[in-house]
Amino acid sequence: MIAEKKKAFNAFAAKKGLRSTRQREVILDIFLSTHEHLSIEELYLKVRASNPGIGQATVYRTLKLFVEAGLARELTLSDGHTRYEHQMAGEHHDHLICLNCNAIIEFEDETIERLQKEIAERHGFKLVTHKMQLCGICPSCRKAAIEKVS
Amino acid sequence: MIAEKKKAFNAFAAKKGLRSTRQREVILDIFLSTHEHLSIEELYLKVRASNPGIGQATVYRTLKLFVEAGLARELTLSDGHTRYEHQMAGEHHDHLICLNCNAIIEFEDETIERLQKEIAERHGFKLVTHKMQLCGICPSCRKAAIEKVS
DNA sequence: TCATTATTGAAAATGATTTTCAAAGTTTCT
DNA sequence: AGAAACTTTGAAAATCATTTTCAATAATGA
Repeated sequence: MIAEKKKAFNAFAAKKGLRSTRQREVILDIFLSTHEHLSIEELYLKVRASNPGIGQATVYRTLKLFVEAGLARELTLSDGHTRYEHQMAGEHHDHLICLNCNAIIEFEDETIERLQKEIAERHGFKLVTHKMQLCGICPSCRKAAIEKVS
Repeated sequence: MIAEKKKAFNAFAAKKGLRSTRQREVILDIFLSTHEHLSIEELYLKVRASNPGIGQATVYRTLKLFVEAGLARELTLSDGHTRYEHQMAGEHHDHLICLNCNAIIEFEDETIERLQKEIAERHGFKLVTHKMQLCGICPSCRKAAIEKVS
C-alpha cells in the first residue's frame, strides 16, 4: 500500500515535471509511516528528528504537493493547526471529534453520502466533495466527567 | 425577530454582567440587519461606514460575544476569513458552497441529522454539534462553464 | 458625585503559513 | 562528462487574520 502510494506520487511528480529530491522522499516516507492526523508541526518534528537539515518551509510545500497528488487530505479543526491525513483514491471518510480531548475517529456512512448527493442535486449543484465533522464528547471523557461528579 | 434577538443579547449581557455600550448596539444592529454570511472584514467596513470611530478589535470582540450569546455562528470556510451567520436558538442548518464563486446556500436535512446522532451513539459519543459543508459547483457556474466550452 | 470596574481604540504582538532569494541540486542537451 | 537551464531548498523575512496590551474613556452602583 505504501509502495502504491509512492508510485502514485512519482507518477504525479513526473506528470508535473517535478524533480525528485531527498527531502521529498524523506517527507513522503515519514508521512506514509504514520496513521494519525498529524499537524505540520508534528510532522516537521518527526522529519527533523531523522533529518535535521530539512526546513519547515519544505515540509509545508511538500504536504501541499501530497494534497495535489491526491495522497493526503487537509483537515481543518478549530485549533488553528492544519492536519493532514491519508487519502486513497476514491475512498473517503468523515470525522467524529472529541471537544474535550480532541480525539479523532474516522467513519463512513453511505446513506449520508447518498443524501448529500441528493441535496446537492436538488439545488442544481454538482457535488465535488464535502466536509463533515461530528463534534461531541468521547466515551472516555464522558466517563471521566461522570466520575468527577460522583 | 430582530427585537427578539436584541432582547436575547441583553439578557445574556445582563447575566454576564456586561455593560451596554454604543459600540455593541451599533454592531448588533448592523449584524442583525444583514442576512448574508459576512466576514469580520465586511462587517467592520459596514460598521465603520456609519460609525467611523469603532475599531476592528471591538468588532472582533463583539462578534465573539454574539457567538457566546447564541445569536451567531462562526463559519470557517477555506478562504481564511471567518464568517458569521445568524443563529436562532434550537435551529440549525448546513451549507452548500460553490467552489467557483463561493456562493453559500443553506439547507437542513432531518434524516442526515438523525443518522449523525446514530453514528455518534454507535461510537459512544455524546453529540454536541456538527459541521457539514457540501462543496460543489452551483447552477450558474455550471452553466457558465458549459457556455465557455461550446 | 465618586469609586469601581468594564470597555474601547490604536498599536504591538502572536502565530500559522507563505514568500523571497541566493545557494545547492537535478535534469537535459550535447 | 560538462555546461546551461531550470527546480528546489533553507533561513529569514514577510503576510495576514486574529488577539493582546495598555492607557484613556465610559458605564454602573453606592
